[in-house]
Amino acid sequence: MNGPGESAQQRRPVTLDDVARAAGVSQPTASRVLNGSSRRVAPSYRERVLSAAQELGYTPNLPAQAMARGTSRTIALVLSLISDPYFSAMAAEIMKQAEAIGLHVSIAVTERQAERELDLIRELRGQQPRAIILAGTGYVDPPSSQALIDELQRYEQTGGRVVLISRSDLPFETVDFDNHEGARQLARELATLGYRNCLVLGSATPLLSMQQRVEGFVAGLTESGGTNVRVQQPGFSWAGAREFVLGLSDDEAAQLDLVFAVTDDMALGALAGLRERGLRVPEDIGVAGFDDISTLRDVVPKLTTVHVALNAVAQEAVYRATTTDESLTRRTVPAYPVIRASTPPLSS
Amino acid sequence: MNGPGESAQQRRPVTLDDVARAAGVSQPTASRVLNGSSRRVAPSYRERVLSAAQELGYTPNLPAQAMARGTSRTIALVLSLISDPYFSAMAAEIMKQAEAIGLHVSIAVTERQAERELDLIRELRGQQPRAIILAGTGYVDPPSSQALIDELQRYEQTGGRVVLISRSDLPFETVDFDNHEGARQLARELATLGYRNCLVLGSATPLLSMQQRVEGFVAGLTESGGTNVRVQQPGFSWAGAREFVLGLSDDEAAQLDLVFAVTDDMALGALAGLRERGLRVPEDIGVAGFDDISTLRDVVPKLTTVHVALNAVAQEAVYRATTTDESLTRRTVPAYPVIRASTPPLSS
DNA sequence: TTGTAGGCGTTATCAC
DNA sequence: GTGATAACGCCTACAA
Repeated sequence: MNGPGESAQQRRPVTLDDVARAAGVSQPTASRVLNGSSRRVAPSYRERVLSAAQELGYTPNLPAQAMARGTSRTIALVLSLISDPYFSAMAAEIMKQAEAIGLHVSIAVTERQAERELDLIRELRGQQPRAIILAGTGYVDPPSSQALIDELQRYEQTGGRVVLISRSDLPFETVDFDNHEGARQLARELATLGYRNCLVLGSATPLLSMQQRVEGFVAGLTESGGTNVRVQQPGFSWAGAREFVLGLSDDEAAQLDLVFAVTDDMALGALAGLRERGLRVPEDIGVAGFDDISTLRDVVPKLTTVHVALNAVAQEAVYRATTTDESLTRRTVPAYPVIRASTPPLSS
Repeated sequence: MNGPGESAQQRRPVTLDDVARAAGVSQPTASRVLNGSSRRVAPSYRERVLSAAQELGYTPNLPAQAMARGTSRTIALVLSLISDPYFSAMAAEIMKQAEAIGLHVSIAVTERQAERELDLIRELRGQQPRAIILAGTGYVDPPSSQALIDELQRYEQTGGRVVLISRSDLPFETVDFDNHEGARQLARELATLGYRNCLVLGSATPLLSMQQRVEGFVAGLTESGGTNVRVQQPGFSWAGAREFVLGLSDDEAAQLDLVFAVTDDMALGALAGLRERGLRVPEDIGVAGFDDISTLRDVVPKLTTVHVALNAVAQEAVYRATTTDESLTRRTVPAYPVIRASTPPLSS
């Protein structure tokens, strides 16, 4: 299988030089037809270069190109967790958008450790990406984030773009969805349906966007007339929500007619916990979340939530990552409630 | 905010040269202390270089390093779909493993278009990654895949590693899970529980691993004594499975006591379809899948499936992607059935 | 339109 | 131990 074919035992990748030599032209000429912009090369040369490249299986060495050009065709994406359906959906959309304009995506994951973020970004900066997109981290208290800001600003000063998604804690280009308004509208609709005694599950991790959701929900409920709202901050996860719900006293649980969690993930955890303690959803208690992740389609009852147009967010983010229009600095994508079976109208 | 600070309006990234100059040493010396391997540099110099790098915020230019060294610290990962929970879990594990040994991961997605695979790989090759990992594509008929093989072999000849996950259609290093055996064991356990009349939902897309699951399941059922098995090939998706189930006649549906789908995703689609036509799961009919994706935890009833140790697969894959031990060429990670509430013992 | 020369940031080779 | 010097593959002037 590895016999001494015509070019079998080759060791070195095919370079532009090889192509040029094979085509009998100079390196810049080959470069112009294969990778160049203004393609004014004689058709005969052009032809020869093309077929030589084809023959040899030439692929441009991207690192070399990046170095020579001073800029790469890579976008660096920083996520907190890729296995989370919310973030994987986000990543998918961003990759789709990036690919549509010929950009690669390099992904790095913080695993929800805020302190890793800085190291990660420094590493990524070394890749000389065209832009760095930070999605879905972002803490409420901006203490040690000064180092992060410095790092990102340094990156921007060298011509890189920084785009934040769903975190308004740093002074950079930001694409947000309207956490506050989405949660507020949800609360109003739920109030209309008759929900009065609500448990709001926020996040023990002080994330800004989650705080906005809590505030929006409480605001919406308050506007809709007097209600009992109790805000709690369990661990920011499925397990955290579940455990919190399991820890409620029977009295407390009995008085509730709704649990709103700041993410669908947590809402599902709450749902699981409620069921474990014998409560039926939605007959005994309603549940609502936020994000409208796709895996909700398999959950019974269908979960009421707030839908976010992730594709619009991704498109905006990539657009901002690749354009240099200084006029835009922030864009908020709408989020709107979707009432489903987990919160039917309350008859009582 | 952008005042004329000490180094505010800088335009060019900090290079090794800058660090060397600031430290008063030569470029090679700076290189040795910051990135080099054999670190025999005088402590005093070492100190100065380190603090200069710190001061200036130096980060090595990875493309430049890659070019100089002839090899990068990147692994390229090709997936068919990142938003799928199965693949995002896989990606997460691979990234974790890669990161543990200081490697970056660059992800590309075929969006399930087989023909894109070749272009994608050629592009990726240009990034000069240390290895290319292909996960979860792989068709049964290997017709046009010759071009793919050529491309990958060319890449290997230049020192790159190629690792396949869950596809045995190409002559490269492969990490597989035991699709056949996992499905076979599942079938045997279900037969023991009393299931006799089974609908098997394979994949209209001719994927090798899915075919193996079908064959394994049928084999297990056959071994367990005479049963009625009907194999069908709906579209390879949640929607495909759902639609197929909805298309069954009432007679056909009534005769079944089990639906096995080759992926959890499809099993959930079937579950949705069964419910839409008024069947209760598991009272009227059992459902089983394959993969044990994490989102199953929120599905009621809990789904019987075949568990795959993704972390073991990922670890193997990354190991093979970074080692050059020629002796190993294939490894099969076990897969084992997990019986849950969706397939209770049949009393009848 | 085409070729020559120089440079991108880093590492490797080799004298000192 | 340390510092010149020559690569790595490509691109962008510039000159022909």
